[in-house]
Amino acid sequence: MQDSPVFNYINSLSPIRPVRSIPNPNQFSSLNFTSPPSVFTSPHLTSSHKESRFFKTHNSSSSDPTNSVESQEDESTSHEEVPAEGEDTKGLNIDDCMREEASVETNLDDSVASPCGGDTTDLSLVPYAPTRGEDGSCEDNGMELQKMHDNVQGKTETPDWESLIADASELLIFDSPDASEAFRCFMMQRASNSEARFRNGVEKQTMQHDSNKEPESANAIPYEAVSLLHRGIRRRCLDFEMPGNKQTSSENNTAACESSSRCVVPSIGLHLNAILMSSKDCKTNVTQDYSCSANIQVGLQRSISTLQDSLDQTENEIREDADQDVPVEPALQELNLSSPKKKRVKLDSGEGESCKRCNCKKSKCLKLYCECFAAGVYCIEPCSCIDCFNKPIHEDVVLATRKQIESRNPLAFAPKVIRNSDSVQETGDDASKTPASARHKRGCNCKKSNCLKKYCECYQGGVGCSINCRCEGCKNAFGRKDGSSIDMEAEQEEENETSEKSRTAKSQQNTEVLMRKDMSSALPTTPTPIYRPELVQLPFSSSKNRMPPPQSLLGGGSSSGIFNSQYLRKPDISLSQSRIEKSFETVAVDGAEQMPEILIHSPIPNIKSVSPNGKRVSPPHMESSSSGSILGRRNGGRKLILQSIPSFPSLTPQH
DNA sequence: GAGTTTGAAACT
DNA sequence: CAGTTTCAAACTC
Repeated sequence: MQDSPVFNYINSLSPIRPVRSIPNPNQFSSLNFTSPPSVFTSPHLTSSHKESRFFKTHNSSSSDPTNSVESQEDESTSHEEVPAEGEDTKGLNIDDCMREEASVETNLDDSVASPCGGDTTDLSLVPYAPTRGEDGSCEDNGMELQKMHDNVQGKTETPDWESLIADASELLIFDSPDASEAFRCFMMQRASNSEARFRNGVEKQTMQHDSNKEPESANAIPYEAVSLLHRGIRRRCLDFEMPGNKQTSSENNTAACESSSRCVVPSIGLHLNAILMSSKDCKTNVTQDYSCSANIQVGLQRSISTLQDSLDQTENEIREDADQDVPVEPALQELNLSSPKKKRVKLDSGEGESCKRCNCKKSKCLKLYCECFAAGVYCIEPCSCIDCFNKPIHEDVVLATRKQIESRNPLAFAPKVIRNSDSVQETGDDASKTPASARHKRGCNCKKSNCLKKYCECYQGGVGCSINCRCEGCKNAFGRKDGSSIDMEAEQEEENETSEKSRTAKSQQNTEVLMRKDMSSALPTTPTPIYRPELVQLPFSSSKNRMPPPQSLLGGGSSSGIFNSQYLRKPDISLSQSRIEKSFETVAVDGAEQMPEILIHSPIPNIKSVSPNGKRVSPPHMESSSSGSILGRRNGGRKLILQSIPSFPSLTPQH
């Protein structure tokens, strides 16, 4: 019967269609209020939800929201319809309000969904997605939604993910003291987006909740309100991702970090620095810096606040250790009396070469030209810089600049000199003399200094040149590029002979230090003592040694290296005593982490020139001991791993 | 302390 | 990626 022409004809005349499209406005509100919760929670349905809210009944008629063409048509249609229905002002107002609200919600939805759920391991990298969504205007929502929908679909795979996220968000928010604030956020959202609702009495309910807490709100507020609340919360969560909201973002990052070692807290070094600087206890000084570097590895995985706590804790621990195991030298004590900055000052003045401050005039201390900035620390009084922006006051600028630079070169803030803990040690062996264990990250490019002056970063860092260096006429006392293994003594002699009369005093000093190191012993003077605590912290490093840094375990990068690099750079320091040296090395390596897991994780120097390890791959003189890379040399990985195990425990206490 | 040299960093 | 410029430390006087 249905196939009969008559039926078809009747069918074609059926008023059903018109009825379907006409009622949109009216249905909108009803649908709006009756939309099933599941729609809101399901990521897949998010889009359809959007459309259902936004395009009203179209959702029912066209079940495939993914069709962009259709969506656009719907959009235009809906726009047309709105004015048509304009007669009913009340309805229109509501409709508009709902529309607006819907758009906001959907945006929020997406904003939340993308960053929080799409890639939880990279929260820090997604902070801007939400902003964009929120800025979307009502008119553009159709397109915007479609886009977002696409994005969401592309990003979201798991059905329950949003709900999970929501749960996580709730936990975050409600567990935090900011719950009320989150709710406020929600209220604001409502206020700005749905005045009509307030008029309708919903306001009353929500207002009640404002003073009350979410549990009640959940009960009293209609689903939509609750939904909004959640969105508001989640949104807040997103907001935390934005710079400035460190606390929560760090929490998020924590989760992210836990799931991915790749999570890098950009500029953590600066943060830490700031923390350290602000640290009430002056004792923190350099020692703390190191503790920091150690902590960072672990601490990165926590919120900044948590990190602060851990720092404090570590600080105390270190202090204790230092007091117990390591006699604090007078100089150190002095330092301890002053703030970290002052400490530095003293070092500078006292040690002369050890920790100089910058003297930037044009870079505003926001470029790597600036030693402070490059080291990841703020400039301090002793600096003679002009128009300095590298100060806590300009934290934002500093961080932004830092990010920028890091984006250009992820290793920019990594320690320039990568030290291989092992190397130095093969005491007795020729290997010990070979400086090859440590290498400059990128290698130098000296043309005139013959790598015999501090102009040369390798020399400055107290390491030999490697194949990665493009230096000319390399005579680096710590190891020549050509691989001519250099006995430091011989080298010294050679140098003396050759003459560089001028070079002298300082370089000799360095050489001497080296020799001393090789000889083993003692060591004194240099400011290094400051780091002793570190030794204490990492006992193994001092005693046995060279444990390969727990890097791999620690994972992530931190700019901890920053701290190290600053000190390591100076030959006198870095070269100082074997013991200290070891600790340094360990630290240094740890610091290297910021960079990279590459360095650390890959036992194989596949890392391009950039990789410090890579450099060492084939230092000529190393051949014997090594199979190539230092890492390889380092016991071929296996040993490395074993050694690293012990190191962890030590770090653990630091947290 | 001023001026020069140097090579990394930044820019083109 | 190479060449050039800018920059600040290292060095010299």
